[in-house]
Amino acid sequence: MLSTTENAGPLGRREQNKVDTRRAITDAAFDLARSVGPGAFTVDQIAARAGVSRRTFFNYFHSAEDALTVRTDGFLELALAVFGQLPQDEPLFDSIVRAFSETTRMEGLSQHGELFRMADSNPDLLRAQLHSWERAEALIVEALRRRLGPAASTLYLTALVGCVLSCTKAAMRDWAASTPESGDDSGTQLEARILASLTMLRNGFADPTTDPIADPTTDSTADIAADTTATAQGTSPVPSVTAGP
Amino acid sequence: MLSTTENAGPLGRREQNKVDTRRAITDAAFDLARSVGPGAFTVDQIAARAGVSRRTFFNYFHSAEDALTVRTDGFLELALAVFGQLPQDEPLFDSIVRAFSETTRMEGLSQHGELFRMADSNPDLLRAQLHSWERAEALIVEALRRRLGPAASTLYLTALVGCVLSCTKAAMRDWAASTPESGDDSGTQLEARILASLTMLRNGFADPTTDPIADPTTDSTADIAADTTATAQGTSPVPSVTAGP
DNA sequence: GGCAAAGTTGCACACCGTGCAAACAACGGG
DNA sequence: CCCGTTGTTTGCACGGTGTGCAACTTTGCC
Repeated sequence: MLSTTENAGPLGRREQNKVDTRRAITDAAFDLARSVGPGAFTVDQIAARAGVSRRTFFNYFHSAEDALTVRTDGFLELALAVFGQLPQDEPLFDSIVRAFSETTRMEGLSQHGELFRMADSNPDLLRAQLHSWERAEALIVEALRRRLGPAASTLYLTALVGCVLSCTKAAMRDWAASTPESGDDSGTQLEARILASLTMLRNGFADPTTDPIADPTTDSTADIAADTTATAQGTSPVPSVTAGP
Repeated sequence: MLSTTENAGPLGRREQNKVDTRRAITDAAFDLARSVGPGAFTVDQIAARAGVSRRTFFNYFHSAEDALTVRTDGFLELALAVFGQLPQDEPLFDSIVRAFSETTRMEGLSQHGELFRMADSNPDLLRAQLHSWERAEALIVEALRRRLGPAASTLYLTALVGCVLSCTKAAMRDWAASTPESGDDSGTQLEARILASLTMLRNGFADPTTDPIADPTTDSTADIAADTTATAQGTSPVPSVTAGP
C-alpha cells in the first residue's frame, strides 16, 4: 500500500500535469494577447506556444478568449472564498466590503487590470469577461442564500449581488483606466475605489457630488458612510454642477 | 416583397428594404430559436428562412446570437429614450424608475422574457445579451453625464448605472422565471419587480426581509425612500437624490 | 510486468466570419 | 426613357473554429 514513488506534493502526477498544462495555456494566451493584441492571434498559436496540440487546447478551454478569463475567475472566486470564511454574525454589508477588499491582495492583480483594458478593444474578450462575472454572480447568490436563509427573496438576493458586482466592476474599470502602468500601490488604489463604490451603494447613491477617491485614506468604512451621510444632511442641497474637492 | 408594410412614409425604397430584411432575419432567428432551441440551428437556416443569402445575414449581424439581441437592445433603447424626455428637474431616482417602468409597455415583451429564459441554456446567447446590457450601460452613463454635468465622478456614474441595470436585470430574471407562460398582466408583473428592486437600491438594500412582490401596490416609491432617508438623517425631507440644477 | 483509467493527439468534418468582385436594384439627371 | 451613380445583395474562396472519434501515450495500481 505504501508506494515509494515520489509524489511532489499532495497532487498526483496526473493532477499536477493538468495544472501545469492549464497554466502553460493561460500564460501563452496572455503573452500573445499582450504582444500582438487581443483577438489578433489564433488558437493554433496559443497551443504552439504552450507546447500542446490544438486539440488539447480545446480540451481545456472553449475558446481563445476563455483562456484569458482565468484571472477574472480567480478574482471572483477569491472574493467568494473570503466571504465564506467571515463570521456569520458580522453585518452583511461589512462582510461584503471585506470580501471584495481582500481581492486586491490577489496575485496577478496588474494582469487583471491589463485584461480589463484589453476588453475595451475586443468584443469577444469583453463577452467572455462578462460571462465570468455572471457565473460568479450565481455562485455568490448561492452563498448569500445559505447565509441569509430561505426567507430572503430571490429578487432581493439577485439584485443585491448584481449591484455589489456592478460596483466592484465599476471600481475595477475606473482603476484599470486610471493606472495604465500600475505601480506598487495599485492594490490600495483599487481597494479605495471598491470601498468608495460599495459605500455609495450602501447609501443608495444619495449624493452624486461625493468623490471618495480624493480621500482614500479612511480605514473604517463606517466612518465613510457616516461622513457621507453627514455631508448630505449638513450642507445645503447639492450644488451638483459646482462640486469640487 | 418581404413585408406587406406598404408604408410610403419618410423612408425611401432602399431604407424600407433594409428595415424589412433586418426584420425578416430577426423574426426567422427567433422562430428557429423557439422551435428547435437556441444554439441548435445554423446561420444558413436563418438565412434560408429569412429569404436571403448567408452572406447577407453577415452583412446585418455578426453572429446568430446577435440576431436574437434585438429585443434586448430595443428594451434598453426605449428606457434611454424615455429617460431623455423626462424633465431635468425631476429627482434623479424618480426619472430612473419611471424610465424603466415605461419599458414594460414595449412591444414584444413576452418574446423578451422568452429570450431571457433561453439564455439559461445557451452560453453564447447569454454572452450576447450581457454584451447588449453592457452597451446600454455606456449609453446611459453618457446620458446621465449630460444631465448631472461634468462634476459627477465617473466612478459614481458607472457604479450607479451598473446597479440600476443590475436591479432591472434581476427583476427581468425573476419575472421571466416566474411567468413561463405570460398572461396579459405580465407587463404589470414586471413593472412591480422593477419598482421593487429599484426601491431596494434606493434604500441601500437595508432590509433583507422585505418581499416587495407580495405587496406591489405601493404607488409612491418616494414614501419608502423618504422614510429611510429620514431615519438616516432624522430631519428635513432631503433632496439628497435630487441633484437638480 | 501488466492492466485499466485518464489524458493527449491527429484527423475529419461541419460551421463560422470576412474580403472580394460581379450582379443587381434604387435613385436622379438629362 | 435611357443611363450613369450609388448602395445592396450574392456567390465564391479561404482561413479559423469547435467537436466527435479513434488511435496512442502516460499514469496509477496491483
